[in-house]
Amino acid sequence: MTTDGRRLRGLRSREAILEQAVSLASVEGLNGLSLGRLATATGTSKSGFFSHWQDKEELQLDAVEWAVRQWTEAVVAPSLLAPAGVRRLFALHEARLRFYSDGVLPGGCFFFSVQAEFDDRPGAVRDRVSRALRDWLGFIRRQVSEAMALGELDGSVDPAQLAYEIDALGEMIVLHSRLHDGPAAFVHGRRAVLQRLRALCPDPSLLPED
Amino acid sequence: MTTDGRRLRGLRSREAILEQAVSLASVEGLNGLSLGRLATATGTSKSGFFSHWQDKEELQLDAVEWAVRQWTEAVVAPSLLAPAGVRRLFALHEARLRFYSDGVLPGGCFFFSVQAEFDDRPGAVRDRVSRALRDWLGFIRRQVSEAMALGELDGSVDPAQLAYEIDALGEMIVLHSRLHDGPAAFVHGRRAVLQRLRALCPDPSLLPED
DNA sequence: GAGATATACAAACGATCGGTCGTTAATATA
DNA sequence: TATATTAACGACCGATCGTTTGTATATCTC
Repeated sequence: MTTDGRRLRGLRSREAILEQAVSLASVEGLNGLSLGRLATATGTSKSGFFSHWQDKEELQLDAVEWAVRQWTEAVVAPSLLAPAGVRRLFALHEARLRFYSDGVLPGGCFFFSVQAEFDDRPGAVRDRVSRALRDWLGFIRRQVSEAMALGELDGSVDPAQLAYEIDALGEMIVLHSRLHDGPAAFVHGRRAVLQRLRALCPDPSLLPED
Repeated sequence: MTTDGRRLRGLRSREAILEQAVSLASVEGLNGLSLGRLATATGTSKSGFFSHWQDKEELQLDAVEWAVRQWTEAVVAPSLLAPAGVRRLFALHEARLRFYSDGVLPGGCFFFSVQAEFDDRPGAVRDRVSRALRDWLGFIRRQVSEAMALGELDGSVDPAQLAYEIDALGEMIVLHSRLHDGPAAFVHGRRAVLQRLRALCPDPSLLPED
């Protein structure tokens, strides 16, 4: 027997803790998040964390892992329902916008907070977060290449270049919507990518007009 | 007499402290920055800070002010040397790229770190940083409008929309260059804005080809 | 049922946090 | 020259940081 109530309960609370950690980290970052506050938020004691993780960094690494899974399920997976090509590319962008506007995470985007926090802080967390960004950009880039292969994007497009643009225009919505002009940021972030794709697409009717 | 050695020395050390604070905050944020480490970095005692500022938040606010001045002098002012219109708009973008690639600040961009840190943290610092972002976007928007008035940008352009795109494509260079692909981020960030402007400009010869 | 294992906790650790207090020495004001 | 004022400091405050230790207890293995 490996289905044991004790370990199962451990796994459940482990997941609950990680969910809270990702949620809080989207607001105050993974370092800004303190074990004391995380304990309060989860209704446990902070010493209990050390039954699950060796130290704070291990918890942070697992939180990144959890956030990657969440992002994959909520943003990447839905986009795969759209037909490959330029429509899937825009579906990916819209899934991201929905993730933000739905308020899935109180801070908007876990990766925005954490990457800004760790881009200058060498260590395991930085490496893990860097890999997450590389994988994400790689996925966008592959969708661009596939759209080109399908003849749905101009042949002169540089996939890495366009992937950078799509990511940058999407990511900065988080900051602008919270710090500057609220809903207008979503309009700008959506339209920027949409018009860029339409301009590069031989058959713009594949995409909404606006 | 108001030119007094004592107060002058105070002003000098005040400026030196703020410069260090902005520098450190570009790496670890304005909250991540602790008074103890700032004291070590400046070779002073942390209790000395309270001769200049009432509390940490006042120091943070002055640090933002200092960073705004630095940004204005190093990025905004040089762009004004270029002729108004689309050339000035691109000169502004290039001045920003130079600010990043020259390594003026060890963390790349003070505002990127601090805005990501405070976008979800209500208070005076958030308000001040929000205003800085508003002013910066307003400046870009005015340059767009001026370029349109000069007939150097397509009449269908929405200035706020284009300002968002220019800022987003420039800002994310900081993150990508540090966390992902180094120099390639500069190429992507530069080319994205350049090609966007060229596509909207009736006379692309005003801008470099690549 | 016995013994090992694992979850979770309270209490406490040294370090560091932002901040206070009282003092010293240099300068400004009179 | 006498008197405020000021920059700057060392010592210390309570709170919180991440972490360690020891313990109680529920579950799993045998």
